[in-house]
Amino acid sequence: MALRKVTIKDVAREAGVSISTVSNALNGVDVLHPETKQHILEVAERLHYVPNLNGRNLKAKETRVIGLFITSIKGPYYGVLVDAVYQGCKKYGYELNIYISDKTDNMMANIFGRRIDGAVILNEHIKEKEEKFLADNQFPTVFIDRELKGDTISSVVFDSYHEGEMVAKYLLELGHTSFAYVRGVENNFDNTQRLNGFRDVLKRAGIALSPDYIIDGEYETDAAYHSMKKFMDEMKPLPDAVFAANDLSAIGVIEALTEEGIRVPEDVSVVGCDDIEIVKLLKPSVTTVRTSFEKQGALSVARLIDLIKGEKKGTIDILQGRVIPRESTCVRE
Amino acid sequence: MALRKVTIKDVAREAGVSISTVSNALNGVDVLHPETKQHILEVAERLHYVPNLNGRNLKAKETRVIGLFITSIKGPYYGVLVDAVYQGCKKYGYELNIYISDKTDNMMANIFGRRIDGAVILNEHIKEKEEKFLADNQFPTVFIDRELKGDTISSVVFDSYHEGEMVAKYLLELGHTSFAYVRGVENNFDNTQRLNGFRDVLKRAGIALSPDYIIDGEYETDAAYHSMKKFMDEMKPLPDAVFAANDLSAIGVIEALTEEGIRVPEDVSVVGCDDIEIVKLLKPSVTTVRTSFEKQGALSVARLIDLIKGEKKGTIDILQGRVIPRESTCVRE
DNA sequence: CACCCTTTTCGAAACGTTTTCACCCAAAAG
DNA sequence: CTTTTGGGTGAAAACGTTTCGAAAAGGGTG
Repeated sequence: MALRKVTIKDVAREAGVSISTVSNALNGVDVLHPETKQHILEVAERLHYVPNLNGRNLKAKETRVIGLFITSIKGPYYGVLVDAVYQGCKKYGYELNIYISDKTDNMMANIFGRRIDGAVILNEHIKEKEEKFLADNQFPTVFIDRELKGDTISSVVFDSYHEGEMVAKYLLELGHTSFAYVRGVENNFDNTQRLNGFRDVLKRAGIALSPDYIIDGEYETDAAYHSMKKFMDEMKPLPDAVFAANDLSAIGVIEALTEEGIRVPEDVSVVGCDDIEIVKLLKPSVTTVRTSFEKQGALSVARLIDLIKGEKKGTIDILQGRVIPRESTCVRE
Repeated sequence: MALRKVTIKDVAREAGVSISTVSNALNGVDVLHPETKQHILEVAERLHYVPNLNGRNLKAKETRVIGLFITSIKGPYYGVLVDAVYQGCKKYGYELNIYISDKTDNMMANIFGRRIDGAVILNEHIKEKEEKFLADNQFPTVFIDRELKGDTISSVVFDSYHEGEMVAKYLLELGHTSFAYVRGVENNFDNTQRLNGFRDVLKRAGIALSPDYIIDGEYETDAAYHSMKKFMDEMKPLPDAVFAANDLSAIGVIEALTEEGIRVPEDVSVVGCDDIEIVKLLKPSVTTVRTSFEKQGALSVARLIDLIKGEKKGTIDILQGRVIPRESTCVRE
């Protein structure tokens, strides 16, 4: 449908100069007669010339574009993460292109086909051979959901294992003795680590976390709500504390419990994770682990720029969270 | 830093055929000897060939890529909107590239420089001359924050004016007699419309909405909170109902009121707008206007595809919301 | 006026594709 | 045995840039 676009040729013809002169004028190569330059800029403006980036990038060795590859953007975390990445790009003078992709193959097509300068990746489906491919091609990459390091690969992750530990310790100190864990998406690195940390501390305290008390939450309110309901239907003895893999599922858990007349925190304490905006506003407000998606996003870009400049090798940054006590937990006598 | 990439030439050399044959093999032009094709595909796979999209798009008349241009992605709305757009693209076989841009000039550069097939735009800073440029170039565009129509331009907007009307009527029916409006970003189309609808109904009921009772909320919780606090500091008589331009600011308003010992809804009713996920979970849960960002996103893509195919002229879709009564409003005697 | 710099401009190649058309060759048809 | 057909392949142009080296145009100097 679209009309034929104005190209550099049109500008050249209209201005009565050669293509290369126009190019020089537009790219600020200061070798032109000021008057010529001025004239060309005016013509370009008048014709509404917009350079074709495909043509440009075909030649260029760098595009000054960073790609953010993410499986989904729904949910309260991604907004602040993406925004932080965006702000970072702006700060360093890069453009940001965001690609949602649940399939990894068109992710690779975009990464290698678009000649972007680097990528920030949050995609749990990535396969090992794809990780290897990124490394082999020396492609500047920052992972934010797995620990990986190489010449051109960095990671910026949360210390999920330690988060699990902290929550376990916190709940033990409050006097709790029986526990359940509401897990997120399976195979998810953070989820697994968090569970491990949680379980290990309990084990050291002589408390086993039975598989029956690991409930599916899928990182979502509804899923957690239903799993919790089902759990209660089965008439298992309630734990006196529940740790949910993220705040959304903690909310679902609290809903389910409350609906069945179980009081939070008097009967069951509930802890979430992430400290999303809203949990402090709920009644009861939710005890959670504060992690900073903002920091993660900002640091990711910084690390990526390091890799792109090629001055530094890859690094792994591990961001620490901390427990924020609120009303959904209390002391057990 | 990155190594030299494998190009179609490398594949051709390695497979012992010409470039065009490789291209045909990869693009499924069925004119090749099956064995040759098979062999080429194997070689391409072995070399990890990934086509350079810049080269490809330089030639192609269509890219099967849709661009989503948005000023920010923070906040609870954008996730579901973007996700709906993404799902729509997937359904129709298009790829989605997302560009955050608060400046409109690099927005235009991306739209016209990348040879995308169409754009969905949510950007309050767009200037008239840019709208005109899009129209003049017959570029398939869907706006989701302004009403605009042309041969290649459609809009999918909410009926904000009517939303304002509905809320006013709803509050009047409950017996309220004095009102305040917490506005969003100024110059924002939806915000203005919503206020107009609200004010017009009040006026018809013989109630004037004084400028003193239009409070700044900027669509954000904190901003609304502080403005509300300031409002109360000034010791003006409280209205008995507040309509906030979105849920986030309604939350801020409720916080501020509650903190000063004003009961919601017994002393002051509060209505929000958008029905974001969380407001039904708060205490009190928030009466609001339900709009569907999901529907808006999905419809936008559908309309854009129509424009891209060139079969239909532009259209304007106006999506209706409805009031969802909850605990933050009650009857006044 | 011939010469040499300096400043300004331009031609042409290159980037990696797709696509059109011509070519080649073997098999079928005459 | 020549001609036609058509399947399979390749050469070359085109897409819109940037960039390099060469050419042209001035401007002094000797």
